[in-house]
Formats: sequence, C-alpha cells, structure tokens
Amino acid sequence: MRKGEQTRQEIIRKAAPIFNQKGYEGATVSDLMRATGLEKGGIYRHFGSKQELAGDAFDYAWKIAMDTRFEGTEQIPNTVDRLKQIVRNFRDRRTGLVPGGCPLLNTAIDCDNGNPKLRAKAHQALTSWLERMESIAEGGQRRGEIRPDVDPAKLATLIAGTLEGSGMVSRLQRNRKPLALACRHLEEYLETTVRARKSKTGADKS
Amino acid sequence: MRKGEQTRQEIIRKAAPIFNQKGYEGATVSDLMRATGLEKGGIYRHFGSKQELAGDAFDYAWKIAMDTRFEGTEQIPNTVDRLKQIVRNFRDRRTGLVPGGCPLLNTAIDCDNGNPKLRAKAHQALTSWLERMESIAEGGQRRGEIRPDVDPAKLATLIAGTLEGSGMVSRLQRNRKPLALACRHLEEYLETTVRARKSKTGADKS
DNA sequence: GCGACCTGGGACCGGTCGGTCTCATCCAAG
DNA sequence: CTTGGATGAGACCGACCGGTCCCAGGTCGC
Repeated sequence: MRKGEQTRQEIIRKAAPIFNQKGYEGATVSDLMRATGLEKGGIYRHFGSKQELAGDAFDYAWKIAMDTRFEGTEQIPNTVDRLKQIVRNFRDRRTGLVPGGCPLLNTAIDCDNGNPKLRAKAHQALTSWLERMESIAEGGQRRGEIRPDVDPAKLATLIAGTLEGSGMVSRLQRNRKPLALACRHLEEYLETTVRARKSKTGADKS
Repeated sequence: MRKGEQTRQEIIRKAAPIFNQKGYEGATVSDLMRATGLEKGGIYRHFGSKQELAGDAFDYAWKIAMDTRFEGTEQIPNTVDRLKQIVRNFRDRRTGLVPGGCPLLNTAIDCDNGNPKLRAKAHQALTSWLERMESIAEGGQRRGEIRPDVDPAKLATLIAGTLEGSGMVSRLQRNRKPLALACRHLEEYLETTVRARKSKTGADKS
C-alpha cells in the first residue's frame, strides 16, 4: 500500500489548484482527469467522492497558506514585531502557494450556501488562523509588549478581515496596491494602538 | 411590449437571490424555473443565455446594495460624518438586500477564473463604489473637513477592503461581531486620522 | 371584434455531469 | 518465479446540464 498513497497525494497536489481556481461546482472530474493524467477509475479508487477529494485538496492548500503566512515569524522575539511580520508575509509571500488566491476566502464564499462539509472546513480553518494570532497577542500582553486594553481575539479578527478583504480588492483590480495599503494601515495600527508604551507602569520581567 | 418587460423584470428579481447564493455555476436553469414558476422556454424568450440573465441579476442585486449603503447619507452635511454613516449602513442595513451576502464579493470570487463577462461587471461595480466614496472624501478635503494629507482613493479602498473582508468573516462565523468590530475600527480611524482638526489654518467658508 | 404579434409551454437535443464496475496489468512478498 | 492483492483503464450509467424550437393561447393595437 505504498504506491497507492503516493498517487493519492499526487492527485491532491494536482487537484488543489483546480478546486481553488474554479470552485467546487466549477471544477469537474474531467478537469481533474486532465490535470492528473489519470482516468476516472484511477481517481475514484483513492477517493469516495468528489467532495472527499475537494476536502483533502482544501486541507492541502490551507496548510501551505498557513505555513507561508507564519514562515519565519516564530523566532521574532517581540510579539508586535511578529504580528507585523505576519501581516507583511500575507502581502509578500506568494510563491509556493496554491494558485487561485486565498483558499479560505474562496471556499467560504463558494460553499456559503450548500456544501456544509466544505463550509465547516473553511470555518475551522478561519478559527485556527485566528487562534494562532490571538495566542501571539495574548503572549505579548503577558510580557507587557501589548497594551492591556487590547482584546487579542478582536485584534486577530480585525487583522484577518482587513487582509482578506483587501486581498479580494487587489485580486479584482489585478493590482497589488490595495493589499499593500491595508498592510501599511495595519502596521501603523499595531505600532500606535497595540504596542505598549515604554514608559508608565513599565514594571514586569517578573 | 409591456407584459414581456414585466415578466423579464420579475425573472431578474427572482433569479438574483439564486445566483447570489449559489454562484453562476451552482445556479442551474432548473433552479430558476422553480423560482420563477416559468418553463424553460418562458425564461429563454427574455434572455439570450444564462450568462446574460446572470449579468442582469448582478446589476439588480448591486444596485440595491449601493442604494442601501448610501441610503440617508446624502443629506449629512459633514463629509466625515457621511463616511461614518456609510460604514454604519454597511453593518446595519441588511433588510431589502438580495439574500446571499455582498454581490460584489460573491461575484468577484466566483468569476475570478473563467467568466470574464461577469468578472468585468464586478470590477466595474467595485470601481463605481470606490469612486463614490472617493469623491465624498475629495469634497471633504476641499471644504477643509478632511486633512489634506489623506489620499481619497486610498481611504475609499481601505474602507471597502476592511468592510468586505470583515463581512466575509462574519458570514463564515455566522456572527455579527467581526463586522461590527471592523466598523468601530473604521469609525475611530475616520475620527482620529481623517477628520481635520478644528484649530490651525481653519479658514474657509469662502 | 378582428387579426397580428407577443408570450410562454414543454418536448426535445447533444453533451457532460458525478459515479460505478469489470477486467487487465502491475508490483511486491513469499 | 509464483501468486494474490493493489492499482488504474475505460466502457458504461442515469441524471441533468444549457439551449432550441414549434405551437397553442393570450394580448394588444386597430
């Protein structure tokens, strides 16, 4: 059972861009056959249904997106700087991603009505992304790098919403500027409203 | 040629929610038949193709969205207050809209790959929305209500991107809070960074 | 109230959809 | 080298896709 698993992964790899670009309904099994070079029987041996394959393809695309968005941020000591780098990663790191734009945005819109299975996957993906940024902000607060009146969950939500929406505008205009603009805005917000002042009650390191 | 046009409009009215909820591919002619109560021939008499009907349905849905988003803002004298009301309208005025969420976001994502006709319509819709907000900001600058260092086009883009993205998050979470949060953020931004100070060079009313 | 045209019904079309099944082949363990 | 399960090809399926067409009946100008 080694070759089979290898083929399975190859199908997912080739199918992910198709689903991400054309959506669940728009991606036909014929498209997948063409992309993988397999016949229908060869594909359906490894997946019970088109929906199952779409789910695996989404997981694959999202994992890459998440890895890329957090790439090189773990070792940044200051949490505000780390959040700023996450914002910049969203703007700058496009290579290696599954083509077709953010899989979360695509799947959320595509499956909002109908296809509850895929929709749940998108919801879960959003939650995990938000939680990851939220926990960074929480850590920053504990260490006194982030103001105590900042709500970590709200901060994460604001960042995600702003990035995704501006990414959509950039995609539709085929112009990087809207996204770049949103990034600058978020960086400024992080700097002026989120980062803790050095003076005043600056006593921790307990 | 009166009855026919009436039926045509009725078809558009009934078809718009279907396209907005299920997307172009996901909405089938059978769905439209069920929604309108007409047979296939009755529909195709009024539209040359599914794509033509989808285009008209998008225009219809977008017109309602635009009217609603700017409803009751024209008479607000101060331009910053007017922009704030536009932001609040996006959050609060949901009744009367075509069901299925923002038609611009839906269509942009749905048609990003394939269907260039509909994609162009979405692009045009975004442009008109941005220009409308931009011209408000320009007017505000001329009247000294908005700081001269604000770029009207960038401001409009930031507002649109933030609202759309946070709207997507709210939709996926089925929770109004993310959008409400983004609105509060934009209102604060308008108040602190966009609105002109009362003091200093406060000479106009020419 | 007549006649022409506008309107909508619904049978019909070829193509494609997602999915199933059988069978030849491949591969790897013994 | 044998052999049995894993693998993939591809014919086949019924349903449904978007779209066409002709005809009966309704609507409207005259």
